[in-house]
Amino acid sequence: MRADAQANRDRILIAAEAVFGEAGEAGSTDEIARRAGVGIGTVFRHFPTKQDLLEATVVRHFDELTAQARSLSSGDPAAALRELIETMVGTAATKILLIGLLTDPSGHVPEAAVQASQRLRRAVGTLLRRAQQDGAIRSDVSVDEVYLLVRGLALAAAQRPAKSATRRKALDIVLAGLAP
Amino acid sequence: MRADAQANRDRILIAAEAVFGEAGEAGSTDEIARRAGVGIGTVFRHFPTKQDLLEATVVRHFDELTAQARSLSSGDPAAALRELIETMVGTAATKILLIGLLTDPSGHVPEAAVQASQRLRRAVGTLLRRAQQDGAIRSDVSVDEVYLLVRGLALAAAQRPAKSATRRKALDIVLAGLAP
Amino acid sequence: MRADAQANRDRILIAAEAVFGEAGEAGSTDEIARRAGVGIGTVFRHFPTKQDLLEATVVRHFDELTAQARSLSSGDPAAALRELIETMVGTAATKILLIGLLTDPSGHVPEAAVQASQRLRRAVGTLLRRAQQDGAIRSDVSVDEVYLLVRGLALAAAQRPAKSATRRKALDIVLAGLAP
Amino acid sequence: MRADAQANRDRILIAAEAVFGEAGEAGSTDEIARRAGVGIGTVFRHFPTKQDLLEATVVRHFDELTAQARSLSSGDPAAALRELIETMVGTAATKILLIGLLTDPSGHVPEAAVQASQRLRRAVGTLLRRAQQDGAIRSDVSVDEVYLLVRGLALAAAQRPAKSATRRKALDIVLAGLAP
DNA sequence: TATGAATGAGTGTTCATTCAT
DNA sequence: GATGAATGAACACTCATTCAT
Repeated sequence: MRADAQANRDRILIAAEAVFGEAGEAGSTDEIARRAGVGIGTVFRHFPTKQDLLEATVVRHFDELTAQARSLSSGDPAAALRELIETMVGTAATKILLIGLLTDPSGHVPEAAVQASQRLRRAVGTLLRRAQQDGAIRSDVSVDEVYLLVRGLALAAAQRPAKSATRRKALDIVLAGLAP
Repeated sequence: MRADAQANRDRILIAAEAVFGEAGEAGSTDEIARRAGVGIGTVFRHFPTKQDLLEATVVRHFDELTAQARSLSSGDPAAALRELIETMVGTAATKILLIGLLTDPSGHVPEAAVQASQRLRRAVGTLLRRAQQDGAIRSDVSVDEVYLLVRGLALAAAQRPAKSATRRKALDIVLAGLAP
Repeated sequence: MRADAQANRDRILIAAEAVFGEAGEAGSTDEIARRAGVGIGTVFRHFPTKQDLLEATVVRHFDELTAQARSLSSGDPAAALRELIETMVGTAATKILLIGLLTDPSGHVPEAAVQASQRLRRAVGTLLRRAQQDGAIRSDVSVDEVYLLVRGLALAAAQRPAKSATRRKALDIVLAGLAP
Repeated sequence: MRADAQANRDRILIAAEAVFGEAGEAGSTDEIARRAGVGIGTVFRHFPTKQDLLEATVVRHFDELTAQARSLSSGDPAAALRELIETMVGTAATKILLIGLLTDPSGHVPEAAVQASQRLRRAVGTLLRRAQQDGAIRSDVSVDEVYLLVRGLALAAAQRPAKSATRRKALDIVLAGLAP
């Protein structure tokens, strides 16, 4: 029966990513339960609080990005960095949930989310340093700035979809700014 | 009594900017009334709908930025552009409300907000063109990209306050990317 | 200035009759003030309570009917009775307010309304007795029954407009039932 | 839990009939929940809208009358008709809700209510025709008129309780008018 | 373990009534 | 006297959370 439970957990997280992606943290747990095809009680059995569910969803999302970042660790360094950034910025709608991230009512940031964020940050850092050693990126920038810029582009895209030409050009500008 | 009414309107908008700034559009009208020191009915007399209040708050905010942009139309072009962007990105917390902007439930964007946004965009455009003519910014970028980048930086800053050194450096990167 | 006040009072009552006629006692005092072309404060100066306004409106309406009843006191008795009933039943929409009549929240009936109702009842009684003496109406019916039937027809018409043929026929049935 | 839910639904409808009966559609859902002994959320789970609840209440009430009408289809035709009308007119207070019937804000009549009304009308029609074939009622009247008169008597009784002697006599008059 | 009915605090909004001008 | 801005209790409705089945 453990398998069923795990399957439910996954379906709930997938539904949550969709719902939070569309509506931000205003998305309702009822809607999530409906899309996951489970009862509302099941959602709360797995995630005792809406915040818990939000957090788990974000962690899952970050971990997927981290995995992708790691899979890019070979090949042309500059291209790899660009590809990662494009992915992070790309799937706009879903990423609205990044907005709610790290802001629970009390201003407190849940530990698990912090760690997932740091894992992603480290993966980005790895790609960045490789590109710097390759001479494609100027050596005086740190992960901090890159991360800030990427978050910004992702948020801007999530908030209001821009023409893809504009988005590409904006990314070009950032990359040009990162060049030595 | 006209003066009193105007004063109340202003206090409500100021309170709304604070509340929406902290909580996004989830901020409650009751809280706004409390902070403005008026009855809930007064809020609704001035702004018949929460959306109306949100819209007016955003418009007000945009118009302030526009005014500042216009006041920068003399002096060193590149410095002026940088200063404007810094302001737009700067007052972090308050700017969360930009997030809710332009997204009423039906996907419809209120006309007044569109126009305020366009006014700001035009003001940014003016500064941009001046900097381009001055040779400080490459000639192939348009307001679209600049606006997207600025929105991104503002959102990122609003979402999570970064160290000011990081913020400055990120801005440097963007400006470097904009240079010819 | 007494004339102005009186004029305002009248305009308010006229507006109130229209508004209550359309919406029942759910009609709002604001709407009444707007239609009367006066400030809301003026309405409350003349009628300190919504109930007061409702009562005054009803009294006015009843008194108009009473006046008409009295003006019919000559001519064919049966025809006169029929004509009065038709009037009372006729202007359907306006008469919705009869519904709210005599039912203030506490179940208490305001004296003025009671008296206006009794004046009307007496006027109907006069017409009725004349018709009975004329042999057109059976002698064992009293104003009570007639008044109940008329109220019923008026209410039914007010609630949902029936085809005029149906209305006329229903009235015929009642009058036939009243014949000796 | 299905049984509990059904029980709650019934208790809500009973409470609604009482509350709407006393106050018309101005009766509050909170009051209904209180009298039904359930939380306000439960009321809205069963009836997502106040209109839905009002409609269900009216339908229920009509269906009860229809059932009674059908149970009268044997025995003396004229007596059966009279008995039905007495019932419809009788339980005064509860019947105020007939007033709100068929008049939702937009003037639109909910389908279910229309059908319940038509079922009742057909049942009345059946009794009427039987009485006509029996020679107790004149043949030139249709359900329309009877229904209008019954509604009128019910409304008049609901609005203000009349002495039962008066009510009986008024009914006599109507029935006399219906005789050949 | 899963379900979904029940709960009730909280939200946006309306409206009768008051009162400073 | 007239005005209309201000007030806040009341309403319809939502939603995170609990708990009996």
